[in-house]
Amino acid sequence: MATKIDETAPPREPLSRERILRTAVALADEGGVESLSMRKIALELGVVPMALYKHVSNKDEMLDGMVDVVVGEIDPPLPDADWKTTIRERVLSARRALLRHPWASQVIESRTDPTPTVIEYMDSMIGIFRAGGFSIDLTHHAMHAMGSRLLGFSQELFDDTPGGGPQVQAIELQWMADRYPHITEMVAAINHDDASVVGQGCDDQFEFEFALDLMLGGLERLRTTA
Amino acid sequence: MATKIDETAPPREPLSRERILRTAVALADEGGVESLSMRKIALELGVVPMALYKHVSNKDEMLDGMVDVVVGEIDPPLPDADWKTTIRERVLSARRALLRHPWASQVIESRTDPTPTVIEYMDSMIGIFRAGGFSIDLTHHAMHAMGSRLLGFSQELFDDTPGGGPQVQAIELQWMADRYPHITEMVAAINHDDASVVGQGCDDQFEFEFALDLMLGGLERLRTTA
DNA sequence: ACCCTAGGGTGTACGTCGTACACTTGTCAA
DNA sequence: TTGACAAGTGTACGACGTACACCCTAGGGT
Repeated sequence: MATKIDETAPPREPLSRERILRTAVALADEGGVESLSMRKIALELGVVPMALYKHVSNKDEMLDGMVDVVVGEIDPPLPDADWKTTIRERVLSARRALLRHPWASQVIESRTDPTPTVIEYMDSMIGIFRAGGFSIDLTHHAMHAMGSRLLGFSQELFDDTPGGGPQVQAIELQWMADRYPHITEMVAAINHDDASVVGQGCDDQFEFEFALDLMLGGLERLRTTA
Repeated sequence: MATKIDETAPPREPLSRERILRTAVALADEGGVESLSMRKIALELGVVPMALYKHVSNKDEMLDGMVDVVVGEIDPPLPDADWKTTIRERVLSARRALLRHPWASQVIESRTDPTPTVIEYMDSMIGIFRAGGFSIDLTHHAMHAMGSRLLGFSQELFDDTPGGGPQVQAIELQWMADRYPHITEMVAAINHDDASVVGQGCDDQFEFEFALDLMLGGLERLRTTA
């Protein structure tokens, strides 16, 4: 009679990217990533494994999606606070998210290139430093120094600019500039700085030592005053 | 005639744990860990996959062995230098080792409990701080603060004391005290400190904020003086 | 000279994984 | 009514880690 779904039968709500990611995150939360498989996710959703591939292109892309879920749980920066407490609260919020999903750090570390969500998070962080009066250079150093554990992300994130032909690159750049203004500003500044050096616009070794010495200096001060 | 090996035939030197680890490291260096498989290692060694299992109990244990190889490449602390340059040089040496084997950070991060080699490295680091006049507490904070990226290792390393029955634990403790004096001293101090808190003798949240604030303080100083 | 034993290398086999590819089915537009 | 398109299915393949039974050879005791 009616073309609608029979209400007595359990309708089994349809699959969707979101639903897949949610159950994947849940499964990883309770079993760890190493035991997470497409087949188990499908089983949990009462569906055949291959059904997932209509919403997710492959497992790697799904892991990216899971990372996005976690990053999405990080609180936005609180308005009207100085840079230091803003950064502080944000980092602590990130930490809370990572503690809620113990698999996440490892997965984030293993991803090869960051998703837009992650890039946006970084961009927002950079923005906070800039608004707090940090120079571009110091902001850059700061981002490296805080990398890894504190932000929860590896520092090898914005290593390379897109690639592709020059005109493609120009379009990409404009698009990036609109969407991630702070990152764009920073990579531009860096690439101007040392045009003498080949390719890579950022001296990783320098950044590493900068962070290291910041830490050592702080420890030394504590040691002598304590 | 002679019972010795015929010298004309290629004798194919026998398998051994070392040889397996060496080729595993080499394969990972050039192909990444994700594409490293027992079967490929065996192939490279001209041997059947199961042959490896006579020298290595399983893949996880082999990954541990590979980590040990990398850690073994870190230079020993240079004698007759102050704590700061000693730590500094050691950390930079660790970084060099990790850069030589790009897969290593990821593998180290994924290991659940550290091998003796890693523990010994940590112990040695602690020893340097102590010899440099750091209090136990400050040393402890310092180790956490430098954790992850700077040492190349996750900070969740010495979270839990052995386990097992009380007498077993006593024996284990004595053995540890002999072998890793500095670590033992530190966990003892920590466990004494806050016996009020349940179980876990180390407040991770505190340690995290300590490192965070050290970083932020340093950045702030740089910002105002620059 | 014999056998015995033990350790190192082999062969086969199982269960699990990611996913390619061809298929059915259910829905709505024309 | 038809026909197209999206969503879910079924079957299948190659790679993986590794259990288990096997052989083969060198060395030692008799």
